[in-house]
Amino acid sequence: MRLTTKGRYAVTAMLDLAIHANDAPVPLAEISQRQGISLSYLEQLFSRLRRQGLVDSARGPGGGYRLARPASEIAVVHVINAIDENVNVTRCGGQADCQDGDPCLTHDLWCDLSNQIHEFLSSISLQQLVERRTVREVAARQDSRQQTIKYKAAGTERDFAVSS
Amino acid sequence: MRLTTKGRYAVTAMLDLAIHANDAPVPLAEISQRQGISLSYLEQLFSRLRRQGLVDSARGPGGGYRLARPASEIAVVHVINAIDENVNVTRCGGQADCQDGDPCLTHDLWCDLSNQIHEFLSSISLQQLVERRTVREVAARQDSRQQTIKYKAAGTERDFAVSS
DNA sequence: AAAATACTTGACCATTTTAGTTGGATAAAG
DNA sequence: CTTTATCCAACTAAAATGGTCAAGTATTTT
Repeated sequence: MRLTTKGRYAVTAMLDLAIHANDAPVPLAEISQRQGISLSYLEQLFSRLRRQGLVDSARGPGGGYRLARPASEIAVVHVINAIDENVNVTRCGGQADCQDGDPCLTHDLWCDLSNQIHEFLSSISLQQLVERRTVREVAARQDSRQQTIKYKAAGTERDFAVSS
Repeated sequence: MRLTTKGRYAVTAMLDLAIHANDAPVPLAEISQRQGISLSYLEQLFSRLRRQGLVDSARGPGGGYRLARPASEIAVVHVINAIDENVNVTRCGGQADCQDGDPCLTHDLWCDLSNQIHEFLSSISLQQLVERRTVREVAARQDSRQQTIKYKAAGTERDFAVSS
């Protein structure tokens, strides 16, 4: 099963994009700050997401990334697939040749599980996540924290508790 | 998500045990042959399975392992848990402190997925697997192949196609 | 045109995990 | 007392993970 930090980061970043998709493209530096993901790592991920047609990019000042489709038409599984993590828990990748060219004893079991996971992640769109109360709460917290960091960076004297 | 070869091997070995559980305990050497898993690796796995109370062991000639409970009372998820692979896909292991002590944006999503997987693997017992037609077919093939290997080892002249 | 901003690409790397191996100790059966 | 089998503890090569670093390319603002 390939579902690691990489895939989770990609989904998190795409969700951040969906949340902040109002008008202007979102630069990766902002996502990096809000989500605590290193900028260069995000660049790697978005390179793939763009090649897979999930996001559009805009260069230059004021540039950044945008969702290529409405959030309601992007399922979580699309993001994970784009990032090259397939949701298959079989050893053979579904080839049924796990044991010397023949299926192993538990081949079907892992196939069934893979299908379960795939269906589940297909059934959830970014839009649905955006609408969740818990997601909105976390996003609000992240936005305010980011704001305080901006103030701090600007050299304001006011003391906003940043990470306590 | 921790669901790798280790967990798959453990489930496969336990299923082999369930299939060949008639009277005598099953030695790991047989499972090793049938399932193509190295003996010493199996020993590691069964050490855990025994400590977790899923199997009973008998030493000495004629010894081996037995299921500690009826196959109908052992779910796949028990085996995977015993082997120390937890079916949790969150980064924080469900602690909800994925981002500096607070839940990350996608925390709930991964929790939901973890629950899905857990429920699925809880709903399937070794007994149910034993009764599957495909499993019985694979087991029959493995048994006959093992038989030919035994003949070969005994120095019989007859040529049984072993792995072609 | 210059500077600033942002994306692109590829190489690199430390750490952890995986999937075992090696080597032996212990126990029971014959 | 030898064989068969489990038990146990180190050790390890290779792969994957989760990034960083450096150098460059493209675009827009001023």
